[in-house]
Amino acid sequence: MNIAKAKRLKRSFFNRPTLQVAEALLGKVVVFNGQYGIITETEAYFGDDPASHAAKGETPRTKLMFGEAGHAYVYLIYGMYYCLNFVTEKKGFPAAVLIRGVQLLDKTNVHLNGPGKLCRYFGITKEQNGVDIIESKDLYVLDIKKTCKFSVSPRIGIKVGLDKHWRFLAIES
DNA sequence: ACCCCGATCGTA
DNA sequence: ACGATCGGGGTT
Repeated sequence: MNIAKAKRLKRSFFNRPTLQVAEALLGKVVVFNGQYGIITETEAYFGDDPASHAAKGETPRTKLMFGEAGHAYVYLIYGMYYCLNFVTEKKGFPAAVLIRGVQLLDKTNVHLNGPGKLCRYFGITKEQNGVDIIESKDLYVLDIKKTCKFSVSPRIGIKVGLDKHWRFLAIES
C-alpha cells in the first residue's frame, strides 16, 4: 500500500450522492495528526431521513450538514464519545457519512470498530468540528484506489429509519 | 429553568 | 441488560 504516493480526496468526491460516498470511502485512509486508519465501516445520513440529526431542520449543531461537502462534522454523543462524519452533497442539502470503523495501517491487528473508539484513539474532538478536510494539514482522507467487497445492513444505534440499509461494512479479507 | 434523550461503550 | 455523562433542542 503506497501511502507515500497516495493523493488526498478532492471535494468532488464528497459532493455527490451520500450512498455513493459512504460506499466509496471503504478502503480509503483517514489521516489525523500522523495516524492512519483504513476505513472499514460507514453509515449514510441524508435528507429527511428521521434518523438524521438534520431531520428536523437546520440548527446551530446541524448547520454543518447543510454546508459545503468535504468538511468534518464532529459531535458529542451520550455525553462522552465523539463521532466523526464527513459532509456530503451540495450546499443546502443536509447529508454526511459517519465513519464507524477503521483498521490501523501500522498495527494491522488493531481494529477500531465503533465511532466512539475511533475518535478516542485518534484524539478527534469538537476541535475538529467544521475542519475542511480538503485543505486541512491535520485531518484528511487519502485515495489508495482500493475497491472493497462489502455488505449492507440497517444502521446501528438508532430507533427509526431501520428500513434503510445505509450501513456499509467492508468484508474481511 | 427544566426535561428528555441520544448516530456509544464497557462492564455485568 | 444497564449505567455513565452532558449538550442540544424543545417546552414551560
